[in-house]
Amino acid sequence: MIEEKYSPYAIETKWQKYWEDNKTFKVEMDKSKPKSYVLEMFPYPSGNLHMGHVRNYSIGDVVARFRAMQGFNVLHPMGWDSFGMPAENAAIKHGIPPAKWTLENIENMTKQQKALGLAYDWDREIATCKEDYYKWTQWFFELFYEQGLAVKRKSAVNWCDNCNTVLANEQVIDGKCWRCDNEVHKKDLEQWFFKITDYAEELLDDLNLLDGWPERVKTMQKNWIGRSEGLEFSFDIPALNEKLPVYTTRPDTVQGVTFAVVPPEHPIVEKMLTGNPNEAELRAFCDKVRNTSDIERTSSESVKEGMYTGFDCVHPLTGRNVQIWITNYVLFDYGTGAVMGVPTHDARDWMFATKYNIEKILVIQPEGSELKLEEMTDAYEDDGVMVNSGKFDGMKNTDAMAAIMDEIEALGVGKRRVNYRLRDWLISRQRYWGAPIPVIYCPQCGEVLVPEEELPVRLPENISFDTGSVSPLAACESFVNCKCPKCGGDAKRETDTMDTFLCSSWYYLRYTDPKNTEMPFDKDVNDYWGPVDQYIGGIEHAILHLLYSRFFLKVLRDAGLVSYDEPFSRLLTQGMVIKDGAKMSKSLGNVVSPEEILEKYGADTARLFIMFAAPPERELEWSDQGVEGSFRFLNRVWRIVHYFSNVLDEKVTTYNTEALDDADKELRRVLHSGIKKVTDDIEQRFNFNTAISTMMEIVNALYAYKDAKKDYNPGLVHETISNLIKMLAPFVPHITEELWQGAIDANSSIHDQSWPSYDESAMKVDNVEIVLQINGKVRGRLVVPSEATKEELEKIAMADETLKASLGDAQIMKVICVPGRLVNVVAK
RNA sequence: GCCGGAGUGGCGGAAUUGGCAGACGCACUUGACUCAAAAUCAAGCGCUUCACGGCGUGCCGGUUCGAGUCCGGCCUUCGGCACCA
Repeated sequence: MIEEKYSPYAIETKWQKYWEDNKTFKVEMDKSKPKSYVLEMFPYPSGNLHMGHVRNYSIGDVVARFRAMQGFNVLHPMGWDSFGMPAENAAIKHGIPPAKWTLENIENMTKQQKALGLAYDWDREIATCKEDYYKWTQWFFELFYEQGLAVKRKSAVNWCDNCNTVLANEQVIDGKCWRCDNEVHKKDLEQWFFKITDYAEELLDDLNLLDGWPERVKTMQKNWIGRSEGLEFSFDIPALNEKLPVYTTRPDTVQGVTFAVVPPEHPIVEKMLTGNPNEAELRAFCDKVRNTSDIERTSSESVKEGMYTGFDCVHPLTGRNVQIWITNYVLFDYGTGAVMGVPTHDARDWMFATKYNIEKILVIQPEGSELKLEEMTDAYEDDGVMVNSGKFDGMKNTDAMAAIMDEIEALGVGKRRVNYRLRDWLISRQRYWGAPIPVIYCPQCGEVLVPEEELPVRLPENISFDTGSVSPLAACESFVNCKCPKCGGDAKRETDTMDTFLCSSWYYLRYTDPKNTEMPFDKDVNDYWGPVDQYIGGIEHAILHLLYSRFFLKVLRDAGLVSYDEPFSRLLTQGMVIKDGAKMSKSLGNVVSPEEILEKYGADTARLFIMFAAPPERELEWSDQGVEGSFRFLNRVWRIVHYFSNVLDEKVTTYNTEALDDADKELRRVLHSGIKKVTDDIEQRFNFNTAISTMMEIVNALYAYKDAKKDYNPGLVHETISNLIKMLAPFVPHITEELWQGAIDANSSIHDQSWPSYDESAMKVDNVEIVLQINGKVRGRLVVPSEATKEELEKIAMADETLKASLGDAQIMKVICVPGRLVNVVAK
């Protein structure tokens, strides 16, 4: 029995409880079944779900439920990325302990997630801030340490004054902090790094394995890793008896070198400054450069400035004297930290040389024209023919590259080299709410790892956040002071915590075996579930999270913990939810909260609208009227099932396909071609919006069938409605469960049903309307047998009176027949 | 500057292999039901024309019997990277 009126609230609460009580979505490893791991990026427990979350989880839920109906053993878990700054800020502002704040938010958001009717195995829920999770985060740190991939290193790091902590390169966006938008500056500190650069090559190459990733994301990672091939070679500095190594991607231009440049940070600078007649001036210049902000310093628009050091070096090929300048436009931490200057063939060097009147030598001439140095206003950076380059003259510059590199290698002054833009991952954070780095500093033994059996290093509670510039942990003496695990003497703990991106780099592995107390996960279990077959999340993680996770997994693979190369086989990057053309934000006042929509229409309507309004990768413009439309559709489904419920009550589930009238055949055709379309749309293209529109067409066909006759075919009605409900089930799980148990089968859950299959023969029609064209323009339509061959088509078409009339006296050149589609007569 | 997307009605969007452009929905119009409204059901709905027809997928050109789709050249816009030598 189903009620006459659709009441979402009652239905949704009822079935959510039913699923929870029956553990409908609990899964276990089962090697006899094919697995599918569907994962949405786990949220930060900020307090409330927003529409972006709802979209994310709705997409994942449709995929997970669809795969389950297809017979896969589906792992679909949820958890919390629950370390991080906001909890700490809440503590500072409102005096609420971060753990309390976080756990309360998790509780509230879990309630909101459950109201959406998501098919999660809640028994696998994890939270990165809990001891049984961060114990293993620390365990991984120690693994990386033992592999030589976690190292403490002094360097100029990015510092955010507002967050009072260092940041990884990936967390600096346009020179600003990714979280608070505050301008970042450099600070010399000793910090922990993960050597992601050791994996640069593989991280780049393996992007080729990721066929199921958007091109956009792969390109972003490729650009970020930034591989370049070139030549590293050295200039001798006779006065210092030192060498100055430089790196270039344009070895063809080396004969045009007229100066060399170093940044103030370069170690050679100190040697050139001490006792230099211009020492004071040079030092003042270095300080000035060091004090300009990073944004200014690395902007391509900023003016190139420099000072001649008074030192010269010797060009290894020409023997020419080359002046060494200190400048503001060279990056110390890329390549060798020093660069050769070729004014004629590099735009930056041109500006610099022009400003300081440094000599320019042209070594490449464009083919077909001749450049004259005195007429040039800019560097010539394109290809051409070598000149002023001795034995290389006349060669194409592209050929000269290899030849010159060979020459330099033969002379022993340099060699070919690959450089990456990618920098090592700075993982230390001067914050409290994170996983403590499990290291102890002993005056006797130095840097010592906390022994595995003593993990986790627990975060102390009852901590003061009013500590000024020192991090709360550093100010907590009971935490800092400890005994050395090696010698037992007094020692001090590392007080930095780990970047939360480290916690989230392995959470997808923990879901496969979340209760394991011996290991982060069992290898056999993880190898069954992994890798994630379908990952779904926002584009904002294109580099950060997705790059770190890939790196993490490769290290774990090399340590023998997993047997696959990439963590996420397929990735879907969902678009943003916007309203009135802009991202929903409090300041714009265009926020629609999931709670108000759920209250007014229910979860099914919210999910349906989100899946219908736009393809998943695109932006989704929120429309109140669109939501109304989705609600209307669900009511329409409800009413038509209710209308046919007495027919369904006959429980006739078969029918004779040979004894169907036209109305039956049409309904059957719409159903079966619909099943095919919906299946393909979900499975192959993730076109959920068109899948839904196809189901709308099936509903429209049911309404047409209702009015087309009186003596309904009960088997066909049953087939159509039961399959329609099944296909709708992944999108709108509550209403379909109610309709299923109320009208089809009271003794089973719709979410245990198999995905419908279709019958090709049902999709066939006897007659089909084709188009008659003359010279590609539509001139008429014709109903023909759908089986008609090209020859038959032509015969039928040429006999058509309207076509004959339209053709008149024109001479027929050619007739093109496409069965089932058209006949095109080419005539003059 | 380099790399990668996108551009189709009033709006969200569809067209999967080159074959009827605009599926499905929203908005709108009309009709039925109603005292009335809402809801529902039915019909219409690219532009232009009284009509026949003509025009139409950012722009220009090409290939083809036929182009939203393929090719060449642009324009606009969004995103990423960018003093990485």
